[in-house]
Amino acid sequence: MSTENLSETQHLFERAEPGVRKAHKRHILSIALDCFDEQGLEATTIEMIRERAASSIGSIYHHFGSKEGLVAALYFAALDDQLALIRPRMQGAARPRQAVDALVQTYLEWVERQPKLARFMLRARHAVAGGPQSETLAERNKERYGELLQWIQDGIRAGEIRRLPSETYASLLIGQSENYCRAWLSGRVKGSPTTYAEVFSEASWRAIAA
Amino acid sequence: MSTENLSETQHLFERAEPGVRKAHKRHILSIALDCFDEQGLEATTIEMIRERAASSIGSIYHHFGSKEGLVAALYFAALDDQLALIRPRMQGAARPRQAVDALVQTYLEWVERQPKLARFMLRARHAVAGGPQSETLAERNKERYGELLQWIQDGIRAGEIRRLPSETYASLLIGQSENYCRAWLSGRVKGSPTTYAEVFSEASWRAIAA
Amino acid sequence: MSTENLSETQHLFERAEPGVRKAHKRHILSIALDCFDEQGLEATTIEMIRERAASSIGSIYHHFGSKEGLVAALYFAALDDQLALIRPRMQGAARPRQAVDALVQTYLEWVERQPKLARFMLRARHAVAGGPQSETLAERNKERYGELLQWIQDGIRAGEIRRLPSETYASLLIGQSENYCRAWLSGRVKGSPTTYAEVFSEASWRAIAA
Amino acid sequence: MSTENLSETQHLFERAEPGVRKAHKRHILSIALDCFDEQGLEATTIEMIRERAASSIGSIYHHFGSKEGLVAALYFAALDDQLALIRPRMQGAARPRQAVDALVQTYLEWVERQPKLARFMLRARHAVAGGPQSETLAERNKERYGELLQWIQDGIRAGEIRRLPSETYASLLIGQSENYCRAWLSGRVKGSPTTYAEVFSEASWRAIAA
DNA sequence: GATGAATGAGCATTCATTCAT
DNA sequence: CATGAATGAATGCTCATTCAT
Repeated sequence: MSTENLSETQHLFERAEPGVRKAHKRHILSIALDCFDEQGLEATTIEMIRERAASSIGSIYHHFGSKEGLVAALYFAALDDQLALIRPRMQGAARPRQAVDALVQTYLEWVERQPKLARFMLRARHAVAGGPQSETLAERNKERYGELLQWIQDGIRAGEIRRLPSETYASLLIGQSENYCRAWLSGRVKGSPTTYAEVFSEASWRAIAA
Repeated sequence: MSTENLSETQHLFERAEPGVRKAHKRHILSIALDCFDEQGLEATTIEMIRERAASSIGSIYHHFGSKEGLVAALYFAALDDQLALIRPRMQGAARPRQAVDALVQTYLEWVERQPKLARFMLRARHAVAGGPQSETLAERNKERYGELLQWIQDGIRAGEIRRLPSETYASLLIGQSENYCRAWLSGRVKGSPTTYAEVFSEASWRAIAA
Repeated sequence: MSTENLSETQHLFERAEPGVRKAHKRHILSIALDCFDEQGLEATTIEMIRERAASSIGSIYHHFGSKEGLVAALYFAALDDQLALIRPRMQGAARPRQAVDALVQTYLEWVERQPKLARFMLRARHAVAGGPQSETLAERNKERYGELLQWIQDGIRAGEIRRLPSETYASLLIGQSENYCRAWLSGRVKGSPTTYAEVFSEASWRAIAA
Repeated sequence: MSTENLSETQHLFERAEPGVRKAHKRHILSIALDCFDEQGLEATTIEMIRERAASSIGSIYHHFGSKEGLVAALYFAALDDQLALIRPRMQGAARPRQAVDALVQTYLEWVERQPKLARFMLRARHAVAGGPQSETLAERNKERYGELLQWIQDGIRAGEIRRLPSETYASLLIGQSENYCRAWLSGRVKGSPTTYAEVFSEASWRAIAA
C-alpha cells in the first residue's frame, strides 16, 4: 500500500469533489479505486476494500450505502477531475483549431496522469448508466455535450468547421484518442498517449475542418 | 423468444464456426448471447441459460467446459462472423481510399446487423483477454493487424497514405466509428451507424491520407 | 402521519404509565407502536423508529436501553391501558353474570379502540416472556389472574358458577373473544368485535354457569 | 438429536405430504421444525438447520428455494397432518353434539401429540399469511371453514344449534381450546389439554346449542 | 440529556462446478 | 452424450449497540 499514491489520489478527490471533507471517506474512495483497478469491478469485494482501507464494513455502508453507491461516487469524482483539467484549457482557446488541440491534448494527458481513474471510467460507465444514478449521469453528459456543440456551432458559422450530423461530432473529435487510450490502458500498445498528441489532434481537426 | 431471430443467429454461428455442427450447441450459444445481452456477462447465470435453452447444466458443461469457455466460444464465433463480412470486401478494394471505405462501411454494417454480437464483443474482450484463451486472442489480433499494416505499407509506398506511428493507424481508422457504435449500442445516439457511413469513412481517410 | 392519532396514543401512554412525563419518550413509544404494527417486531429497526420519530439513536437508547427494553415498555404500557379500562367496570359488577358481561364487553371494546396496541400485545407477549422482564410479566399476570379467581370463588360459593379446574376459567371466559379478535385484527373476519359482544359474553357465561 | 423423534416426525410428513418422497427433504423438514421450536422462527438460521441436518446449504435451497419457502412447506405439512386426524373423526359423528366433541377432543389430542407442530403453526401463521403463499393459505382456510359451516347449517335446520352470526362459530367452537393450548404450549398452565377435553367440549357445545 | 459516526458479528442467498446415474 | 441433485465458499448487506463529543 503506497502512502504517496494514496495521498495523491486523495488530493484529487478533494479537488474533484470538494464536498468530501472527511479524510476517511476520501481514503475509502482511493482504496476502492486501487481495488477496482487491480481486480475489476465485480471481482472487488467490500471485504477487500475494508481490509486495505483498514476501515469497517459498517463505515463503508454508512458513507456510500451500497457497493453501487461507492462506484457511482467514484465515477462522478473521476468525471469532475477530468473536467477540472479539460474545461479551463478549452476556454482558453481562441480559435476552433486550438480548441481541438486543447481537447485532444488534455484528454490524452489526463488519461496518462490518471490511468487508474481512466480505466475505471471506461469500465464503470455501463454500471453507473444502468444504476439509480443514471439520471444524474445523463444530465452531466448533456451539459458537457452542450458546451461542445455550442463551440462547434460558432466554428461552423465562422466557416472553419464543416456542417455534419450533430450526433457525430463527439465521435469524430475524441473517438480516435479514446480508442488508442483503451489500447494503451490495457497494454495492447506501448507508446504513451501524449506521445501521439499531434497525430490525434491533427486527425480530429481534419475530421471536422471545413 | 423470436424463432426467426434464433435461427438467424444460429445460422451465423454455422458460418462463422463450421466446426459447430450440432444444432444443440449452436442453440446454446444463441441463447447465451441473448442472456449476456439482456443481463450482462456477470449477471447471467448458467441456470438462466439452461432454462431458456431448455437444456441441462451438464450438457452446457459438456460442450463448453465452463462459463468462461462459453464466453470465449461466443467471442471467437463473433470475431469470425465479423471477419467473414469485412475481409472479402477489403480484398475487393483496388485503392487505399476504397479500402478505407470498405473497412469503415462494413464495420458499421456489421454492428447494425448484429447489435447483440457487437455489444457482446465490446463487453467480453476484457474477459477473454484475461482468461486462458488470451493467447489465441492475441494471435488473431496480430493476424488482423498484420493484414491491415501490410495494406497500409503499400499505401505509404504509393504516396497515398501518410507515414505515421504504426501503433496509431488502427485507432485513426476505426476509433471514430467504434466510438459512435458504442454510443448507438447503448442508446445514447439515435442515428443508425450506416446512416453516417460517409462521414466516418471520410474522417478515417482524412486521418491517414497523405 | 396523522398528528391526531399520535397525540391520542400519546395521551394513552400518559394515562397508562404516569411516570412517562417526557413528551419525547411518549412520542418515541407512539412511533414505535406504529412501526411494530406496520412492519412487525423483528422487521422494525431502531433506525426506522429514529427516522419517523425525528429523534436520534442515542436518545432512544438513553430512554429504553435496548430494543427489547422498548418493546417491554410498550408492552407494559399497553397492559396498563387495557387494565385501566377493564378493572373499574368489573369492580362495578354486582353479580357474576354482570362481571362476565363487563369482562368480555370491555375486552372487545378495548381491542376495537386500540387495534394497534392489541395486535402488539398478541405479538409481543412471547418476546417479553422470554426476555429479562419475564418476571415482572409473570407477577402482573398472577395479580390479574388472582383477582379473577377470587371473584370466581365467590361465584362458586354462591352456587352461580360451576366448579371447574381453575386453570381453565381464563380460557373459558376470554378464549372465544380473543380468538375472534385475532381474526379481526388480521382481517380474516369483518364484523367489529363489539358487534358480537352479546354473543361472546353469553358464550362465556354459559361456559361457566352452574 | 433423538433419532426416534426424527423418524416419527418424518413419518408424519410422509402421511401429511405424500408428495415428499425424498427422505432427505423430509429429514430437513423435521430438523427445521426442531430448530424453529427451540430458537423461534427468526432466530433459526439456515446454517443451524444445515448443521443439525448434516446437509448442505445448497441442498436446502435446492429443495425449498428460501427460508420462507421452508417455513411454508412445514406449515402446510402441519396443516395436513392436523386435518388428517380431525376430518375422519368429524365425519364419523352422527349428531352435532358428537361432532363438537370430536372437533374439540381431536384438536386437543393433536396439540398434545404434536406440541412442536402446534407451536410452529401458531407462530408461523402470520409469516405464511404475509408471504407469497398467502393465497394457498386462504384457499385452505376457506375450504376448512366451508366444511364447518355446512355442518352447522344442518344443525340449525335440525333445531339443535342456535342461529348466530356465521363469523362467530369458529371462535365459539375452538377459541377456548386454542387459548388453553397456547397457555399449555408456552408453559403457563400444567394440565395437558386432553385432561380438560370434557370441560372444553361442553363449553363449545353450550356456546352454540339451541 | 442528546447526537450520530463507527463497529463487526452474523445472515440469507447465489452460483459455478462436480459427479453419479 | 445427457441429466440435475448436491455442494459450499463467497458475497453484499443489515442492524443492534457503543461511545466520544
